Amino acid sequence: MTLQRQSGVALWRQIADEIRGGIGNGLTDKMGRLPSEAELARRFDVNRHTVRAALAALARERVVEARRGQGTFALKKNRIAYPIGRRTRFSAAMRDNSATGRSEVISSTKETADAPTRTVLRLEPGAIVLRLETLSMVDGEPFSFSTHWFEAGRFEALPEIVRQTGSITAGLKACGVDDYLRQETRVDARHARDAEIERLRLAPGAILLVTGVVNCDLSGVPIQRSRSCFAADRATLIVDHLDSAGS
Amino acid sequence: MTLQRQSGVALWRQIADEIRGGIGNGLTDKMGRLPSEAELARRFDVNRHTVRAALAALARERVVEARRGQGTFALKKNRIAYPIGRRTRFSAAMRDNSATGRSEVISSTKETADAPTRTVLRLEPGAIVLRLETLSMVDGEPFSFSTHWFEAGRFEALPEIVRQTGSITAGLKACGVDDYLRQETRVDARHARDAEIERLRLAPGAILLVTGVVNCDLSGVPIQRSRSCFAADRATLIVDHLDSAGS
DNA sequence: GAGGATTTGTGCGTATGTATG
DNA sequence: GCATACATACGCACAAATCCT
Repeated sequence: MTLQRQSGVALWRQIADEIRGGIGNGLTDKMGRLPSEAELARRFDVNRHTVRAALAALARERVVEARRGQGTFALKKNRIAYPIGRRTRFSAAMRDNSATGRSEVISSTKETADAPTRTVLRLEPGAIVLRLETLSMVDGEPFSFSTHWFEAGRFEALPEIVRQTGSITAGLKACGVDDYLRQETRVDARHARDAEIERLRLAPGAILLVTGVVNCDLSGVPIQRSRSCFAADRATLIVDHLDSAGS
Repeated sequence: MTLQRQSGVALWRQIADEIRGGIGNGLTDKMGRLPSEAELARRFDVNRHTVRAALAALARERVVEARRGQGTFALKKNRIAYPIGRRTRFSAAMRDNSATGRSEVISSTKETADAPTRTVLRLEPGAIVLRLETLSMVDGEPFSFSTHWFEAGRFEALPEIVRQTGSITAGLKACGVDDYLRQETRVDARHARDAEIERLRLAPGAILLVTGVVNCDLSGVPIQRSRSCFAADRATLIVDHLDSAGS
């Protein structure tokens, strides 16, 4: 492992990323204890202060905890497996992780549809859409932040239902959509921006998995566009191709 | 856009990443010209020196080119749409991007299967597997780096065929696998490590999309495990659920 | 319990990198 | 290009908590 100096990324951050990735992957012992600061400094070929800066950053993220005289220990975190399939429903997916899957409504507004939304939902220029922002929690921590777009006229009653039930599926049903299928999912990754760091309570420099989803009713008409952000170190997206085919 | 100070990532690098992502996404004009250094400095709320450091880094990466008295211009690069489905074939996917889809064999070794590989391929402890590392190029640039694992006995002839044809599908066919389906795809994101930065010619601190794939023959027996790394700023993964179901 | 080894926590001085004007 | 302020990284020393013999 050779680190990049003068790359614009501080050594302590590179080391923190390396350690974060190494946890649960052979770096820690059975007790979850990391190698000592001196040992890590030797391995990365840096000063112990630099290792300490990396560990301090990880401690701020609640990834590790230092105990004087004993060592530094990884705090076990459950990595959430988030399935992506034709029939993915957020609530059900979270139950599989023995977590509650409830979406809190952050905001609900109306706006004129932008170009990508118009394309996806097949709307005319100037069309009004309903924009719903939701936050989901797992284990009392923010897990995903989503923005959803719906044609405004048809889904007037949706926000209130989602607010009450915490479920978009329920909201759609109240507006006459008994069932729907996912048409397409796009996956990107990038650094989290300011607003996302705040909402998802992330560390600066955190990586996001960003999914873009199009849902259609059973006759193939697009009814919903969504974009969701997941903290990459908390979630693994899983595409089950057999499940997709099985319905 | 607010930048993160004291995050361990220098402002010039954050700005460089932001500009790289903005190219082909509204930042440049029709001629590929970026906003002036002064304008960028105003937008990011930094000193012009800092913007110049970011542009200098992008020029070293051959992403932009500065022309004295004219401005700074993006050197055109296409973002690759990479489909994920039950029947995804790398070569075909690359043709859809009007690029050649050829996998160069980096190495081919035999090793005892580690735990995840044993689980996926349903092997006994101590089983020997074939490990194949490949690199794919698009527009003369590295696009993805993959590691593939196969049961050793059955796929003895595979590496040589892949070396000649550049296609794993062809290699499998030569070993008696006429057709196969993707069972599962896992998607993660993380910072690129040293070796990956070198192989994919990335900038330090670059983000990777990492996919884990299990392929099965038509009777559902797992035959291949693969892990592929894509530069997140060059690729978008696209799950087409209808395609998945359609075969 | 005593003493030594190990491990984290703290302080200070110095050189270089980063960002500003 | 120059001057200034702060962040990063290093090296050395020592204190405090814990573990083992």
